[in-house]
Amino acid sequence: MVRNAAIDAASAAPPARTTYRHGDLRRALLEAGIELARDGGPEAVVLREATRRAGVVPNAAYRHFASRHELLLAVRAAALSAAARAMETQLAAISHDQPPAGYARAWVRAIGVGYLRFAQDEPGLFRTAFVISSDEGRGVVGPSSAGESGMDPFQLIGSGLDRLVEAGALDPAQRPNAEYLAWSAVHGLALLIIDGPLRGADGAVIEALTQRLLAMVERGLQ
Amino acid sequence: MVRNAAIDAASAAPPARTTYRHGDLRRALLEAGIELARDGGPEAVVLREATRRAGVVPNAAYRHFASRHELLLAVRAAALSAAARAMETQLAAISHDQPPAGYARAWVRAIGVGYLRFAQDEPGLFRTAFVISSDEGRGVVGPSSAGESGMDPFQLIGSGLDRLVEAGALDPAQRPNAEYLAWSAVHGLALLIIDGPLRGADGAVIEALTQRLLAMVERGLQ
DNA sequence: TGTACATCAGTGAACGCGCGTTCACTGATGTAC
DNA sequence: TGTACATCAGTGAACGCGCGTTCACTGATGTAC
Repeated sequence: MVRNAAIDAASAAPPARTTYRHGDLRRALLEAGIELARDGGPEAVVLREATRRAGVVPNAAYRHFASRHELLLAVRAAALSAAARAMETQLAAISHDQPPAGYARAWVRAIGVGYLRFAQDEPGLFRTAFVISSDEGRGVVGPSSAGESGMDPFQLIGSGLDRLVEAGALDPAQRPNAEYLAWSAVHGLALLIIDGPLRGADGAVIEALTQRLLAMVERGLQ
Repeated sequence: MVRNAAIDAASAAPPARTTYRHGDLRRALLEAGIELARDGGPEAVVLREATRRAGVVPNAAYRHFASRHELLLAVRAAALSAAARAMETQLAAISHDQPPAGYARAWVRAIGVGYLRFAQDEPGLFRTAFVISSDEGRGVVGPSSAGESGMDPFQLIGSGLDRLVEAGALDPAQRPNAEYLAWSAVHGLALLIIDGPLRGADGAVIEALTQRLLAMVERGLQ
């Protein structure tokens, strides 16, 4: 995969820089990193490949990132932000013509649907944002991980649950830490779909499971 | 991590083979692989390191495994089997003195508890068994992934749901594919605990979330 | 308005690392006669 | 019961790979006078 990427970068888009200075190498490296994560997840974010794509010598990256890990954290923030925006897109489609409780429930459902859609549409970025296993993902991600609303994915989930409480659709006693329960369900299904036994399953089956899972959470939180 | 492992293997346990033949190199490599997975997850299953630990030259592994990937699949089967056994251990503790519906519910809960305990006790093996991302995990795992009961983890979950239906505690109409819903919830929580925001969280908090999550599934499946 | 100069972004070359895998080999084992 | 021999498990050496990172450098830029 990395090798192909290198070939693509060399043959398809030789950056053709005319100036000695690059102009905006930091941004170029970040964008290359995002592209690598999109195609291969966090472990595909390789410093040398990012510089290749930016049309620059490998060590030039060190003017902008202290290490490969710092580049990865920047990519991760971008991936989280993309996830948040995918969720916000679903929120935007909710009808306002309904009672508060129904609206709050629709809100929470939209969050879940957005999360699952993002996982399916961008599995590499999804894994980069959330499935940081081993020690790669440690470290502070920074404020750039939010969406348009200023909230990151986790905050969006929490915000939905707050709405349920306000609308009287969730017992306040059940509220604390409930985001972890909702998140668990949706996160688990996302992984079964992109990396697990549901990989390659029929779209209709996945859609049905999505709806059943969200119903389960809605009922189950009580 | 790999380097430390190499040092350990060299200093602590120089295999001290006296015979020219190893005796049971396949088993030794598999066990070394399991140990590597235990410490570092699937990506830590490195052929050369396994041979080092077995006290054998790197290419000797090719007498027993066609490639690194084949060794990994064998380790993965062992990890799945270990997960199944952890779940079966919880099953063994269920009281038989209760009505069928209660028993079936206890069965399903035990499965969930076993799954989550295994994830926490053996995160490396858990990730090797289930979180095979990228393409590493593709391939047939084989029959050795079962526990004492002859069922692998997925089959154990399904079996629990069947019991719920038989005991009248779950609408048969809700049964098809319900294992994916239950599994999603429990799998997601496991990952939040070992790799996500709940990493390092207080034991009591995790125990409480486990119970709430299982209750959510029980209620939510309807 | 023109020139000297400091800054610092990107270069060029190299390092050491560990990996998976291939090759031709050697020598212990156990079976056939 | 003893010997010749085929088998095949493990050896020794080497390959090419791509990675992250360090070093001393060069030369475009823009600011101070």
